[in-house]
Amino acid sequence: MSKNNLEKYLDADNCPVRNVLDRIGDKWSVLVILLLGDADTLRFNEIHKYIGTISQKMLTVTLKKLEADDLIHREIYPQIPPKVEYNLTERGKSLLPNLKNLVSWANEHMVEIKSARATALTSS
Amino acid sequence: MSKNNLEKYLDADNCPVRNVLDRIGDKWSVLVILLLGDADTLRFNEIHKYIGTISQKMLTVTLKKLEADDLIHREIYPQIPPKVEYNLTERGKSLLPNLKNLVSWANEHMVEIKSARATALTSS
DNA sequence: AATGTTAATTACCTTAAAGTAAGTGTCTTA
DNA sequence: TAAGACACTTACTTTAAGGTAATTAACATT
Repeated sequence: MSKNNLEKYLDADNCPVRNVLDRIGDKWSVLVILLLGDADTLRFNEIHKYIGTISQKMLTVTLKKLEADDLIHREIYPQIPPKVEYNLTERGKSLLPNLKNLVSWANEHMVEIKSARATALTSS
Repeated sequence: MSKNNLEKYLDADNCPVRNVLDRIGDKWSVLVILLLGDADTLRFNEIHKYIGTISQKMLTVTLKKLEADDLIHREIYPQIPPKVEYNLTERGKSLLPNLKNLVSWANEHMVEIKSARATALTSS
């Protein structure tokens, strides 16, 4: 193994993994993407109700970040009361399989991981 | 789309996605896993040197969490000065392809995402 | 006798993420 | 005329993550 071989992961702030994980590693982004992946199109309050535990503020923040990365599209209908719909962009859709794989992995391993964590706790 | 269809993502603190992302979404875990995936076995100070910008404290914390989840294995050699080696467990290895897919996606999309972010900034 | 080695730990501080609760605008309906 | 709908925004507070720098144990080397 050469150090060269590893530098692709370590390009400081230019590191692609970090650039993606910095956005997706937050508390809500992945949930919103998966939700829109399943639901196709949802309004602000629909997302809010589905996730239940997210605050309005955090939903706004999360949606804005995802929109800034062009992972979701925001469609405003000029009517009152306002109507705003969100759906995944092509880029968002291209990320979806990766996330779903992670979800599958999580589903397959969660029970074991939880018991590993419990063991780690008791033996410390 | 039924609400039922989405509840699998929203099981509060029992949600597998959140359980995994809570650990992997931190600043260093993925980097360490990728590193060990490439390097097979590394000592504490080797990881420290490769990542360069990680503090000793955060490396300890990160390794402990990964060990608690049984994603990495910690081998202590009873000698002085101490020697401790880390490598991926089978579970850690099973996670690796998912992470590498994410890395690939990130590599393919980072340039576009960066320009999307720039556009989002100027138009706000 | 002093210094170096390795893998940590500890106390302390800063920053960033997330949560709370209230308010905003504009129209519709009761 | 008051309340309600919707998609936010704002000010403020709390919590968690991460960083800094000094210290430790136990022996080996100079």
